[in-house]
Amino acid sequence: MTISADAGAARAPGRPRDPGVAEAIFEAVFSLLAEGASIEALSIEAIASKAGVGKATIYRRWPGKDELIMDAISAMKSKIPEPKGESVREDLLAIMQSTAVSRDVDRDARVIPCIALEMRRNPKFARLHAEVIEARREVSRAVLRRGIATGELRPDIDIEVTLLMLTSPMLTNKLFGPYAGIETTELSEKVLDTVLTGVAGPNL
Amino acid sequence: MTISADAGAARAPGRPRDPGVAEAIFEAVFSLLAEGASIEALSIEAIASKAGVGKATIYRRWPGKDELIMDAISAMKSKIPEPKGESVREDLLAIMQSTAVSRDVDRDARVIPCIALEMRRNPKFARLHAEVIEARREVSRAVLRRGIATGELRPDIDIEVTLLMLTSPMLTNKLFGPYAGIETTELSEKVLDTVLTGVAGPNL
DNA sequence: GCGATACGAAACGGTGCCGTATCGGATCTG
DNA sequence: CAGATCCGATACGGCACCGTTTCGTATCGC
Repeated sequence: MTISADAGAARAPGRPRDPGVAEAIFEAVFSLLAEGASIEALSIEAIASKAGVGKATIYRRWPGKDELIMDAISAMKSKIPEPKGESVREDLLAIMQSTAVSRDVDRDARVIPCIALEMRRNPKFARLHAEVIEARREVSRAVLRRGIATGELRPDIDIEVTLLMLTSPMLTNKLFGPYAGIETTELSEKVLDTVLTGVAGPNL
Repeated sequence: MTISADAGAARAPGRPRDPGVAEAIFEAVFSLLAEGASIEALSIEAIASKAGVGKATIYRRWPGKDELIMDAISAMKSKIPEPKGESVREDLLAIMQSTAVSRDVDRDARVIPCIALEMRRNPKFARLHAEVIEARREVSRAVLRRGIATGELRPDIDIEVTLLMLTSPMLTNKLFGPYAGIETTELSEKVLDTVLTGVAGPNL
C-alpha cells in the first residue's frame, strides 16, 4: 500500500523520503490507539501532531486514514513461530506467548481490540483480520490436530472451542484488566495447563 | 442520573415527560454501538436522529453525552441469577448463559467491548465497569470457592484464572467472530466442560 | 380556557477535522 | 550551480457536530 521507490530502479530525483518519518507515523498511530482512542475516532491531524510531522507528509504517502492505519497494522504482523513439533504443550505455549510483536507487547495487545471493533464497522478491515489474526490461529489449529493424532489430546475435543479458550483469556485480560494483576506470560501458562488438565476435583 | 419527578411528590405542572422517549434514546444508543460505533465516536445528533427525537429532548434529560451513555449502560445491568447451590457445573452454566440482559443477547455482547475500550480512555466509565461487570464476577467467584470446599473443584486452582477462562471465550467470540459460527449458548457449555475436565489425552 | 412543561424540528455561532495548497528550507541528482 | 522532491508549518473552504435557543404544537393541572 505504501508508495515507495522500486528497489532496483534508478534513483528518483530530488530529496529522498526520510524512512524515519513513516516509522514515527506508525508509532503515533499505535500510541494513540493504545491510549484508548478508537480507529474510527483517530484523526490525521492528531496523528501528524503526535508524530511531529506535517499533514502533507502523511497525505503524500497514503490516500486516507484507512489506508494509513491498515498499513500500520500490517506492519505489526508478528512472525509466527514455527512449532518445534516435539510437545504439544510446548508448541502451544510458544505460540501463546509470542503475541509479542515489536517491542511493546502490552501496547500491541491494546491495539488488537481496536481492530476487532473497526472490523465490524468497516469491511476493509475484515481482510486485514484474516491475514494478520487468522493466520496465527491456523498454526495453532495445526498443533491441536497433531495433538489429537499423537494422543496428547483427546480425539473428541472441539478444535475451534479449544482454540478460543487458548487465546481469549489473554485478550480479555488486556482489554478489561488486568484482572487481579495477572501478567500475560504467567497467565498464558496457567490457561494452557488448565485447558489441558481441567479444574475438576474428585467429587465431580 | 436521570432527572425524574419524585415518585410521591405532587404532580409537576405542564405536560409530563413521555417515558417512551428515554427508552427510544437508550435503544438508539445500543443500536448504534452494536453497529460498530465506538462510544467516543457517538454523537448526540446521531442518537437523536436514530431515536426520532429532537436534540433538545436529550439535553433536557442529560447534561452531556457521557451521562446519557452511562445511564443507558446502567439500565442494561442484568439481574444476576442467584446460584441454586446444588451443583457447581449447573450454577456456573446458569451464570455464563445469563449474560442475557434485555431481549437481544447478541447486541448486548457487542456493547460490552465498547465499554471496555471507553473505560481506558475515560475514568468515569471505570466505576461503571466495577458496578456492572465486577458484580457478576464476584458471584462466579463465590461459586468457584464453594466448588473447592465441596471437592467439586481441585483445591489448588487459581480462581481468577478460572474465572477469566469461563467468561472470556464468549466475549471474544462476539467481539471478533463468531469464529466458526459457534453460538454463545452452545459455546458456553462446551467451554465450561472443557475447563472442568480438560482436553488432555492418554499420552500427555 | 390558561399557564406550564414536553415534544420534534430547525436555526444559530463555535470548534475541530477534512483534504488541498502554498511557503521557506533541506537534501538529493546531474 | 539548477531542478526535483521531501520536510514541517500554516492557511484555506467545506463539513459535521457541538450545545443553545426558538418555534409551533401537544398534553398535563387548575
